Amino acid sequence: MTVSVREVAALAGVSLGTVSNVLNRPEKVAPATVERVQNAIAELGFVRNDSARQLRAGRSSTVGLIVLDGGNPFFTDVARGAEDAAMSKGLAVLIGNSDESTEREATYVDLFEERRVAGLLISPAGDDLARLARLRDQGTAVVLVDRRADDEHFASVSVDDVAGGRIAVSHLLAIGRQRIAFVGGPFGIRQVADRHAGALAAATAAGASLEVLRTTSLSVLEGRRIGEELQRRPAGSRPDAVFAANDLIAVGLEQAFIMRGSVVVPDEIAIVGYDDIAFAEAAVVPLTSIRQPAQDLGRQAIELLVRQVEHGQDVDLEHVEFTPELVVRQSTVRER
Amino acid sequence: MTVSVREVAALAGVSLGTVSNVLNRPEKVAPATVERVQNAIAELGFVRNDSARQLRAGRSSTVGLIVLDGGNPFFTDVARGAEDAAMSKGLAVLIGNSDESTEREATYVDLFEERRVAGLLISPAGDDLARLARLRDQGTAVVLVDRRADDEHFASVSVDDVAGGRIAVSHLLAIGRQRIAFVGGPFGIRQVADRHAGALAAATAAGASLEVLRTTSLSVLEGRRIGEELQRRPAGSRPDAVFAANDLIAVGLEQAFIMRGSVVVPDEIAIVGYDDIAFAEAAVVPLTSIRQPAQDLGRQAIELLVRQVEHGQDVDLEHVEFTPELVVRQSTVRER
DNA sequence: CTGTTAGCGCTTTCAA
DNA sequence: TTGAAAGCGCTAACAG
Repeated sequence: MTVSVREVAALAGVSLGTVSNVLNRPEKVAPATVERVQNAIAELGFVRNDSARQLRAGRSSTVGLIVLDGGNPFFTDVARGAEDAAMSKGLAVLIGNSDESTEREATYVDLFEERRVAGLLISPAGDDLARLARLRDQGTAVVLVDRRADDEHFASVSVDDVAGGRIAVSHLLAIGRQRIAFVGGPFGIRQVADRHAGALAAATAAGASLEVLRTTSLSVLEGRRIGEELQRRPAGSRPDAVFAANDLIAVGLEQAFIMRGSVVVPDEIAIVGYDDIAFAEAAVVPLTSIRQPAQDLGRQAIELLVRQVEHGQDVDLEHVEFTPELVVRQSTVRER
Repeated sequence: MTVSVREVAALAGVSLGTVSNVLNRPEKVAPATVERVQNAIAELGFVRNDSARQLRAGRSSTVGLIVLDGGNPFFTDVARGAEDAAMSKGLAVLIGNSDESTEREATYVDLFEERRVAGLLISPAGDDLARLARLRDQGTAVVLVDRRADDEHFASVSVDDVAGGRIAVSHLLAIGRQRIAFVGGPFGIRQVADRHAGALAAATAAGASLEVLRTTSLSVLEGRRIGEELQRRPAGSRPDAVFAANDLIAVGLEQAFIMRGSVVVPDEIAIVGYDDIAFAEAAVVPLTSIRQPAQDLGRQAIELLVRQVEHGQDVDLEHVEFTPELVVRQSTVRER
């Protein structure tokens, strides 16, 4: 049922070493032989067994990518960038979705490690990078995605989230808001903590308040939950602006404010999101957001990964950091 | 650098057969031995090499999933359902994104075939299923996802797209629209053709017209392009309703109508989308849509896949068909 | 309950 | 330029 090189060799009348050569180094084989072998391959419907290949060759041509939320368009864009860059380098990308859970993340790390991937791209769910450090020490290339590496253990591709938080709140201050709320969580996720830190710095410097409303995940549902809570509060004690840790939460807030309640955006509460996903522009009230170059993140991550794989343990671990950018829409400024 | 069972066996003072047993059939090994071996595994940081395992065992515990559009929330939901169901069965899911391209699809099919996946879940980009039939004949389980299998070659999990198209247009007729446009493409994608067929049947039966505006892909950008085209037409020659082949296109249409132009939704043009993605509810004008049970689709697909794997070639190929459901929002009915 | 042994399918020297 | 042979790390009989 399953055809092996041996049978191909038999049909082509050559040895199996030759078959392997036409598969991997066709230039080393006489053209006539190559053709004969390829005919045999086609006739038999031979498909090379990657497990055997990888076992013998010792190297793999797949890389793993673990994202925090497979349903978030930001991460599907990152994945898309990585996929394209990888494909052009002959690599395949296996995608794992940790769903912000360190256990799920661990499951995927194990899976990829057992598969002996050439490298791992990861947006870690927590702060414990010991597991990854071990991986890296054992020779597997690791690149942190959307997260700057503090130490020198990892290469990383990130966007300056502290700056992003600052930009968001500065914009809210600039349009005259003073009672600002930060909606997001869990704070174990670095992106959340950093965006909050930037927001707090900007608010404090301007003498504005920054209330924190914690969510258990960065999802539309959690945004809606906080939004409903907020619109039940008496109008006077509500914030006049919200900085959401990502667009999903911002969309949830809008759903609660506009569809279930009666909070006017941006008049009563202005909203800034984060990521600038494609749907931000199409939201009930088009969403002001902090744009990140998602696809570039994925592409760059593959670049660093490949460089590590090529140079082995002693590469200079690089840190690429992009700068986020404010995109103003009607959720903060009416009819621009 | 890389630790093998042999070294674990040496450290634990047992033979490597025993190590394999504690790894795969711990109940067959004396508890004391199990513990000794596990200590050795932990101490050495041994990670089992899946290539070797798979090569020897002949079976794989991963399945491939090829989706038409990795960026479409509908498919990320399908993937999520498949992932969850698979994980609970000890399977891992590799995801490939064909991006509606038959070439990209072929690349992934090859990749998965070389990896000897236990099975393949696929939303085919075209109508040529010969490649898949061969796979299936060679013993790889194949389940068509979001596409009913015509013949008896494949198991399939689908939603009745013809019915969906009928429901969408019937709704538009019921609210008094007569000049309806179908926006979607390419028609090589079965879902598009079926939704159109259902729409046409409903329109024809009611004596309404159904103009077809073709797109090159099912994306927000293509929807926006058609929307701009439409709003440039004199008001009198515009359709009074649009049925979009999916929500992405519908969102694009709204962007063009509302943000760039001056077409009032739903008064001048009513819009029905398809999939009922999470963002449909949060769109500028909340979108009426045809809901499909995306996660269930993924889950069921894994069920059928597993059944095929367990029973081999001679299973009854099952066809699970869900029925879509209309969700009415403001893009067709103002302030319900 | 534990150890020995024979490959899984492929790549890669090394000779011819 | 081609062929023969030696494993990669693991599992699964089969003996002991």
